[in-house]
Amino acid sequence: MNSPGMQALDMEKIVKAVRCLKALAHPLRLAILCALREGEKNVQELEGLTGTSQSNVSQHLATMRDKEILIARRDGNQVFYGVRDARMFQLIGILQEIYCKTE
Amino acid sequence: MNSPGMQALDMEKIVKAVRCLKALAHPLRLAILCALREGEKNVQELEGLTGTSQSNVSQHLATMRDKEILIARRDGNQVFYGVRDARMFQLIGILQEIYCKTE
DNA sequence: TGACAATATTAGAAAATAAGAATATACTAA
DNA sequence: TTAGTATATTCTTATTTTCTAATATTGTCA
Repeated sequence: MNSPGMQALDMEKIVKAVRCLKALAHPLRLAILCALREGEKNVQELEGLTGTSQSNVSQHLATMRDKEILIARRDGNQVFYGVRDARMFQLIGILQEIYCKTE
Repeated sequence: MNSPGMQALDMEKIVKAVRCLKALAHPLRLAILCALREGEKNVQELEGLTGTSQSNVSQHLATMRDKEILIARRDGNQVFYGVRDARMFQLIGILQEIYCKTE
């Protein structure tokens, strides 16, 4: 009944998708995601950008790492974060379409 | 710096988008959204489909109504729910792309 | 009107999430 | 090795979310 590539979201898949949605559903985390469209950034940059504490950024980054939204790459003293799957940006793009049109 | 239609998600818009994401970020609610791709459905149908109590479905529907994801239409005794903005389905489509590919 | 069916709302308990503070770890450079 | 910088983790508390049970509302039909 479902054409390939358009199969239904069965419960197992629903749960995976929900894990992803929850990972995005926080102002700080979504702001971080948006910032990462420009490319990877280290924790300090994200800290400055979001204006919250080091500990708090780090916790939110950990959340998104755990949910496999982000990947971390250590370079010496610093850790750079990037988005694991670029399709995440398409998702943000649609949110922009819906919530960011200025008319 | 931002081309029109691709402006940055400023905090106000981030918050709106997060409201939307939170509304989707629950297994029952996402399952309901997915079901509504076929068209509007009444509460009973959604109840059977999700296998939870009438009260629980109704509360989740209220959540999505409040966040302006769904619209409700009463027809006599029953209330039919549908998705307010069809672009929500594009969003679900991307989640499918990411989490539902069977290979 | 009264009984019934469909849906909504409320209240309260349990679980999940968030933030700040303190501490720990990893790396660099001297 | 020691000091210093960048990041991560843990703990505690406050808030939010979720579910169940009970009750209320809205509409239909006899």
